[in-house]
Amino acid sequence: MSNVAENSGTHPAALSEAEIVERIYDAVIEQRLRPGAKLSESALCDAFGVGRMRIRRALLLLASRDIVELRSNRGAYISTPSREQAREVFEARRAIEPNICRLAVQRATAKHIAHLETHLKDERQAQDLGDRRQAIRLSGRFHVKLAEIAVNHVMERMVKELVTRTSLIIGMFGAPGTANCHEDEHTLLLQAFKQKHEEEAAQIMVTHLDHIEAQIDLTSDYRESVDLVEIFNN
Amino acid sequence: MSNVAENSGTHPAALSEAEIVERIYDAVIEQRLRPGAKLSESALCDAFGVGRMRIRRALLLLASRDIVELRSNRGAYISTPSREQAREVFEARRAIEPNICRLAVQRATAKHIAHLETHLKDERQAQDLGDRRQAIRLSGRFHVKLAEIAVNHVMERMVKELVTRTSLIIGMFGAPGTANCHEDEHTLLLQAFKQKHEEEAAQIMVTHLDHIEAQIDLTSDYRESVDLVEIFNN
DNA sequence: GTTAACAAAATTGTCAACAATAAATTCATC
DNA sequence: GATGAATTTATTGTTGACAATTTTGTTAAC
Repeated sequence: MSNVAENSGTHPAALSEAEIVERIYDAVIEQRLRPGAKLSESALCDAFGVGRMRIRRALLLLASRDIVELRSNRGAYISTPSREQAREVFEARRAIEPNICRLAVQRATAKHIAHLETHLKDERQAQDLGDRRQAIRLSGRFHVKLAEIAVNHVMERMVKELVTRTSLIIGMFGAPGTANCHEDEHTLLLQAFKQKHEEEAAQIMVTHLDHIEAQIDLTSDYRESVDLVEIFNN
Repeated sequence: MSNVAENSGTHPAALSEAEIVERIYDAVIEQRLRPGAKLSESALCDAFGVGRMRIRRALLLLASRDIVELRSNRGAYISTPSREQAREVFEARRAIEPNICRLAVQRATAKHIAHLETHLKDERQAQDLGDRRQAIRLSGRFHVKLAEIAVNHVMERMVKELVTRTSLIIGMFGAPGTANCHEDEHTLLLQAFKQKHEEEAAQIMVTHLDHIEAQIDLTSDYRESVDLVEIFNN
């Protein structure tokens, strides 16, 4: 009984659609849900133990964030981003995240710094232990945490969406073992935070994002045969 | 029979939730819907001629963008942004829109420039004619069009959301007559576009956003007494 | 053996009735 | 006459059944 208050006597404490969305976000980030995966309503109902309506609302929210694609009368599928969309996502990240860095450096207290330090330690540990899922999730969370420190909920939501979509992009175009982030660059960022160097932090972030994008630019198409039509029709 | 294809023979061509969302966005931007306004489901059903389910989905999408606030068992209300949220919105705009400017300048064709020129002419005309709604809508659309020229759908969505929320912020904290934008600054921007000066365009945008924010910072609380509880409860 | 039409199954989309919660009105009491 | 409790009304939240569409599987014809 660590995670959720399961059905252990009293009410199962039905998950809200926001929580379901969050859970699917996580699954996508950890690449347990890959591009093209079908999300059937009944399966999700069983998985989360909620009614169909709740699921449909969650899927609508995910679709409005381009994490899920809703095909009329055919169901919901995890999005399969195109190269064009990948470009757009990285452009957006380069526009937003350096600025988040600047704000975060301004507003980071000693407590925040210590928190980031712990986070990085966990990241390294997961990496060393070969716990790929945990490593991926933590490296994604790092970017979101910067937005938290910047105290900007709008941007936090945006980063969450962009980080999740990046995971899909890597799933589509990255080599199978590709990590989402180089954790040493996160370490560099933390150093800039400690010294309160706004511009340096922003610059490191740009480089960091460039590296992630380069990783997927070079290696071509590693996606599985999900969209057979698109693959064989040209 | 100017506005909607009313039930005049064949199918009324039921609006999708995306279209309903768009219509409410527009109404908010034009300040026909003001902060705190109640959006009752039955009223919306009548207004758009669709079933309750469609409306509920549209409201959920609007709530996920912080345009609407869903109070449990009490209904949907147009959001009443706080000063804190206003700060976050402007921070986000300053982070994103200058970068959109840079990309848009890079990618603007002669056609795009001509299109912006026409748009600005319409803006000025609406201003001169005293057509406030049209003026507000067009000045908001201008910012979205830059994202269109930059060819980035993610950022376009973000700007659309942020522009709409800005209208709410002005409705809350701006003096009654306050315009959303100084259209002369839009003109300045267009000049930078013509000369393909990326950095200058970006800089003008920053100044432009600063001006809009300054307008709401100085003038304090002009909001109507919608949330009586909040006003008298402390 | 292959293709086309047809039938069956499964899944999604929609609607309408019902339950639950909050607001408004009425009534009784102080 | 004013305050507080109880009832009524209205609005939202949820569930279930039904309709529409797509997909799968089968059969028949070429």
